Amino acid sequence: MTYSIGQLAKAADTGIETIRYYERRGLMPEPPRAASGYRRYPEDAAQRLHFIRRSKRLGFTLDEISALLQLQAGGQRADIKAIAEAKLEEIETRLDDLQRMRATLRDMTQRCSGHGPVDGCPIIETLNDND
Amino acid sequence: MTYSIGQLAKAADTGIETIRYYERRGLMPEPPRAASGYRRYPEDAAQRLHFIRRSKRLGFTLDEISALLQLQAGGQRADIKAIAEAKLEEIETRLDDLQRMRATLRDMTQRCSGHGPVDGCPIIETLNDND
DNA sequence: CTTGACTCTTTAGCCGACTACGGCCTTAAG
DNA sequence: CTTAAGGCCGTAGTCGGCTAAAGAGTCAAG
Repeated sequence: MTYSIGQLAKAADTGIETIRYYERRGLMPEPPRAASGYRRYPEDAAQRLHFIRRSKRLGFTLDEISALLQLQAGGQRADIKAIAEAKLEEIETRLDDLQRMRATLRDMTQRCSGHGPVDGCPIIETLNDND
Repeated sequence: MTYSIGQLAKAADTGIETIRYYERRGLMPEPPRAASGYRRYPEDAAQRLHFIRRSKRLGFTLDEISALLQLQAGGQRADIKAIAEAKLEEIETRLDDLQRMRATLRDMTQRCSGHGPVDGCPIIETLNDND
């Protein structure tokens, strides 16, 4: 059984244009074509596309996913683990940043009554604090 | 005392180009010019620029900062609070997403020994799981 | 006065990951 | 057979927030 590009897109919950884009980027291999020029995807294309989408949801960039795909087709487990650990650290950094932002925003909104004129609003005052 | 654009940039730890960009975007008002055409910023320009930078660090977009600046110059406290609360929610959503990503990445990296061939690597297997 | 740092304007490029458009051809359902 | 839906390609545009480059004029220190 083979997929048309539209069927493949539906199966991976993505768009047709996205698949063609992945092909241009080298993430998806060029599939065989029908006589008409239409792409005919073999079964394992769906698996590969799922891999890409799942990796993306975990925060990997397309370049990183490229690397993962190459390693999947013959590499060392250590290299894969290194990529995943780097991503984990990156995400933890982002989490720290966001938590700091959340703390300030929470503080600001709690201290603001939400009534009256802007003059003296704790949110504005906080934003005006130097650094 | 007035600032040249370079002095103002230094004071707010930002770039000259950034200030000019904010001017084009309408975030910074057009300052008076010297006879030469050089921008001469009054004191309060530094305050305004600090406001913008600080807001940015809290996750506000330039459009949102525009709105905050307008409200600062005459608006209701409720409107300011609404913007801040919306941003807080947005950040909490992002935090939730990132926490889920972190959980999966942690799990993957912990289950991967980091030794041996890719075949059977828990990271790759997780990435291959359907949804 | 010289010279090196600063500033001016306009226009264009960058990052990542798509997304859209136009004009045409092919497939599948009825 | 018809016709709507699907697919082809290449190029260009989107988002946000800068950042760079070119080419010329200006300021300040020594």
